[in-house]
Amino acid sequence: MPAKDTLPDFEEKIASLLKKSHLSVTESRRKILHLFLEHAGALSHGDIERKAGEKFDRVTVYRTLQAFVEKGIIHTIPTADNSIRYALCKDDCSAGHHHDHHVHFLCHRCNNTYCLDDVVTPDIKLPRGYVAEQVEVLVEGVCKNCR
Amino acid sequence: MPAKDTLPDFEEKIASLLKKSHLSVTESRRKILHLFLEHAGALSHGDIERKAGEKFDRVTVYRTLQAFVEKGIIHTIPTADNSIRYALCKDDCSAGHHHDHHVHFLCHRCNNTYCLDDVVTPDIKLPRGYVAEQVEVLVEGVCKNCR
DNA sequence: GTAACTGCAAAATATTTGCATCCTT
DNA sequence: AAGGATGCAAATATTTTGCAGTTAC
Repeated sequence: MPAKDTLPDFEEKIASLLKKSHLSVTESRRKILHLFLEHAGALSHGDIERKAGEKFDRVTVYRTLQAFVEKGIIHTIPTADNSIRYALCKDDCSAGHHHDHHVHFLCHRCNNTYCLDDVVTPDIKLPRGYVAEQVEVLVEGVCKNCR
Repeated sequence: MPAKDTLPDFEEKIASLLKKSHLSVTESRRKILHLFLEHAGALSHGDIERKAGEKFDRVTVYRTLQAFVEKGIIHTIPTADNSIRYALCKDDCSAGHHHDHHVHFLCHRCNNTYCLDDVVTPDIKLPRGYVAEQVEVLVEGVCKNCR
């Protein structure tokens, strides 16, 4: 039992998250969730591979992320370049039902993507005939840590 | 000279666009620009390959789209899945300087992406310390043609 | 013990690069 | 004629799939 956890809560939180989602608690899933919990920003597939080191197979990362998205543990964030990024969902995001009503922020300096959970997406007034079901907002600029 | 053009203006517009951007007027570029002009929505790399038929090499499409983006003729639209989509820029988009202040709309029925040029992106009130440089808004729902 | 998960190998896709040839200007 | 653009081949990179062995419950 390596003393790797800075916050002991993490392991509990991780286990309960996985159990709630009916996923078995395995090392790769714990590790990947841990990365999300300690990073506080969104992560791409590549980020995770890099941070996890040689620990897992590339395929495992694909399958793990896919499982997490399906269960509503993480959500994808649209980006202008081709890299999909993933971030933890808030508790009110149940599987399938995504309440992703916050704004995403991409910092040009540190290249991190943050979920601004307190910033609600605005109502958009659309032309006649269009019906909005979901609104995604991605703000680009400089984050509070980079100034 | 095949009578392929529904609107004769297209060919003029295309040639002037390319010349203005210091790109030589070639068949692939004319054809691809034509697709954008007649489609009225955003196109992915795959869309273009499909619509262009066996006409060009896949590599030519990559290079053409890349050139168009660099010259400010088209812009990319962020999506949650992995497919980059491209759409024509308005005239006020000069190379490098992207005035992409409109809202994008993705229809769940027809799967088209539209630039709603008349819908301006709202101001977003960010937490203290964050500086916004650009705001991207992607609305998902049902478009006016699909109801 | 059984179902779920992982790693490996390999297939299928997608993207990039180099170079010889062809087309625009 | 000269530079730029294209097509082909091939190198890379990314994502998916099948299956046998391992692990969680």
